[in-house]
Amino acid sequence: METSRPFARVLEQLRKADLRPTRQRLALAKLLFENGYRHITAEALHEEAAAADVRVSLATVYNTLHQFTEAGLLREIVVDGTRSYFDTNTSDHHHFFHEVSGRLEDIAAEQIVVSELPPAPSGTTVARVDVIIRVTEDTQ
Amino acid sequence: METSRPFARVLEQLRKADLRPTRQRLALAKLLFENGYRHITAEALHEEAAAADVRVSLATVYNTLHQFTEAGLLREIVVDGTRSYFDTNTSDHHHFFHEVSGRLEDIAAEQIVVSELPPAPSGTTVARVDVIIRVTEDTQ
DNA sequence: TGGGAAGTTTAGAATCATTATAAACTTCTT
DNA sequence: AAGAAGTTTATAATGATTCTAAACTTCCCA
Ligand SMILES: [Mn+2]
Ligand SMILES: [Mn+2]
Ligand SMILES: [Zn+2]
Ligand SMILES: [Zn+2]
Repeated sequence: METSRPFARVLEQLRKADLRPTRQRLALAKLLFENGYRHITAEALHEEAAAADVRVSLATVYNTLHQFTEAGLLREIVVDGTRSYFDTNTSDHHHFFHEVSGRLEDIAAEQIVVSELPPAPSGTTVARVDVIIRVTEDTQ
Repeated sequence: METSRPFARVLEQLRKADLRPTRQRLALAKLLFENGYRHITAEALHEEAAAADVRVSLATVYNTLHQFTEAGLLREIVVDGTRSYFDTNTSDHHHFFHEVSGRLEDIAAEQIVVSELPPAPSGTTVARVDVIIRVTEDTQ
């Protein structure tokens, strides 16, 4: 159902965004999009690349994540203050944030109904609505 | 309607939290709570203190903001990645985040109706629900 | 098809918000 | 008044992220 589709999409989006399909970008795209949705930090992706014998500098990981975000392939999520997460799921949805582990978990858009929203302050346009449900692991 | 109330509250909360009412804490509390609700960064509060001839180190500003947060006098808000905001309004409410200026604007709880929420993942408890509406200034 | 322009990667340095350290100072208690 | 406990502070350290500028690749077309 989602076999080699992501890759064609990546190539197309790269072309659209005027980004050359370099070895590094393609390898990172593979890691990012090959296996379902993920919420990953730059550092974690860099380590994953190393583990997969993909040689990429951390600077390139940052550059690529930001370029992919700008190209609409990723979405950046800030919940933690200490690090930025990149979400491979760019469709409309929300998140649980596990404050202890630092893990993000998707909440499908349909699962949260925000039935009333104030109008954007005049002179502004809504760029995005983020709902973050912060949860803590129960002790006991 | 809210004249010298905040101060009594601060003193009481400090006592409750076993925090001594030092010159620095009281001066910062004054700056924070004396004039309506605010969303302020550590750096900004430090500068404000300097401008008001209150001598406090930046380390103390950070310590105090965190202690006040723990004591329930403040709430920390992370939206930006580059800095943490502290909100003097600890009641249930939400925010517009002006992405260009970095300004936070309150949205009263009643103005957003989240009529459906998924259950917290098993073994976890909801600590807080944050709704952040990111807006950008219109060009034109 | 060769060569240069433009784009990309990278090691390493720089930035910058925040946190840690540990010594000097205050406050509290008796 | 005096010691214990808590607090402040200058300063150093941390750590994620960004910058720099040189080396490397990819594109494009003469
Ligand atoms: Mn970023
Ligand atoms: Mn903090
Ligand atoms: Zn997600
Ligand atoms: Zn607020």
